[in-house]
Amino acid sequence: MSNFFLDRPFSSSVGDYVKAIWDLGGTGAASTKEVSDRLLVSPASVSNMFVRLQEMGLVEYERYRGASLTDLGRIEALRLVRRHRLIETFLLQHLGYSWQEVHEEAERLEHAVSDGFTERLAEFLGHPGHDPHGDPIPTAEGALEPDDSFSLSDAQAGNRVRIYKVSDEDASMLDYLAAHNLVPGRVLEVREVRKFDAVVTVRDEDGESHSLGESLASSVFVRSVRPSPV
Amino acid sequence: MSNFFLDRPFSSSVGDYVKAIWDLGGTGAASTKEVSDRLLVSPASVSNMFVRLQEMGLVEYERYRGASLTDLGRIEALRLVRRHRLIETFLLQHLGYSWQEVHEEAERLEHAVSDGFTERLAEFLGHPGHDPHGDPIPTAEGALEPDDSFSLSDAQAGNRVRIYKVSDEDASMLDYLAAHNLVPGRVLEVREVRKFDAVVTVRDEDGESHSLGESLASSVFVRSVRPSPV
DNA sequence: TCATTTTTTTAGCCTAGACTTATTTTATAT
DNA sequence: ATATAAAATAAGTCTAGGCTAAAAAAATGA
Repeated sequence: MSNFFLDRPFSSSVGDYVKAIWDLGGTGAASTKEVSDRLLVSPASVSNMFVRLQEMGLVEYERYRGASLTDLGRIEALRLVRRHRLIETFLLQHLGYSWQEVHEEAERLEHAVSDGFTERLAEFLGHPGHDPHGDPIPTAEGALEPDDSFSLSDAQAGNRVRIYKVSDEDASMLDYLAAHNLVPGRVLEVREVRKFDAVVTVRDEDGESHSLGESLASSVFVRSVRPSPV
Repeated sequence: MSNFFLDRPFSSSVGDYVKAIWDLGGTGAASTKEVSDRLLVSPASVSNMFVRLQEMGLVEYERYRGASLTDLGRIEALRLVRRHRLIETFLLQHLGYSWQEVHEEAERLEHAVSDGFTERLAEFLGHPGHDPHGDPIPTAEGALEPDDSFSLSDAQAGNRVRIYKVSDEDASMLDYLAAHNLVPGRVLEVREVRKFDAVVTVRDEDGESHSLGESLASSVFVRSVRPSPV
């Protein structure tokens, strides 16, 4: 006699947990500690929430063994990721936000907007496939482009690669990379990947050389440029 | 030794109460019942919240006598009203929202955005002075244009008036008025204000006649057009 | 003025989602 | 194999913000 689906939307806390599990969780289950560290809440709070997430059908959870998303949980996570990346795109491209500022604002907004807003915003933005630092935007149906990029630290000298995305972990790195035009889409020639100090030297399309230390190089994700598209 | 001001931002519940008191409260204090009806919460919850709002310095409250905003409360209310009206403007003008949909979305968003977002959005929109249905947008400093408009129901036959705003209480009325181009800025000649059934007949700038029944006429707010701006 | 109705408050309870402290389980390193 | 360290859970507490039911105050109208 009732609301089987279309029930209640999930709270923003629940969303935060689901998203955290999602982007930790490529490999199996997310542990209490990992989620606790990421969300800056106590491990006890995470244990507690894992039980509730399971009751909501969002994760499978076994004590002492961590939680992994169900199909429903994955769908919910991708909905939030879609929102987040579309909102970031809007803030950066149309409101003049810097990399520094954008993450926090998007984090709050993604819990407040409706699906209707999200789709109208996508329309407004021209249905972008990637956000400004290269991360793919899931479709409204929950499909996510597979990501086969690898870090510049793992590239081979002599290869030609195209920047696929730059990590958004550290905003000041993003600013540095943007200032030197090391942005998604750029093609680079890898000149040297030095064993000793992990410095990677590349040459860009304009002939500019860049030497990137370990942390910077590992923030740039690339894909091989296919030999020749004849 | 501490955070005297700049403490914590107010919760969205607190914001809802403050805003409710604000737009009830032209005349003195808002009663428990009025707020309860508007926010769809029990009177007991309102009583309870009035005490807390007073502790936060947002209202003055005396038992059985209602709550009225302090200066701080008024500032907070105007901040939210500014956000709300800017967001509505964006949704209507850039995302293609209809009058029907816009209010609910803006209501949720106004609690999620930062001051920084608000000002960037104002910039994006070209610092509008009024939202699309004519309500004035408070400045970032909290100044609100005085509103000396009156309802078309109270107009005198023979006068020329300019539409200042249309009430946003009923979205379908808004759609009707918009479809007939009875929007803020239009100049009307009042032909007849009928005693018996309160029907108001006007002629617009294009010579079109409109007869508006009581509820429609009382949703249209106008100001006299000064005789001649020589 | 006094009885009745309306409004408001009080008291007690509930839920989500945090927290801390103590205990238990699992993992690690001798 | 066992001692220790790390991680997870259990138990109990807290706050915000709701709720209901009952009591008290104010307003209304005969």
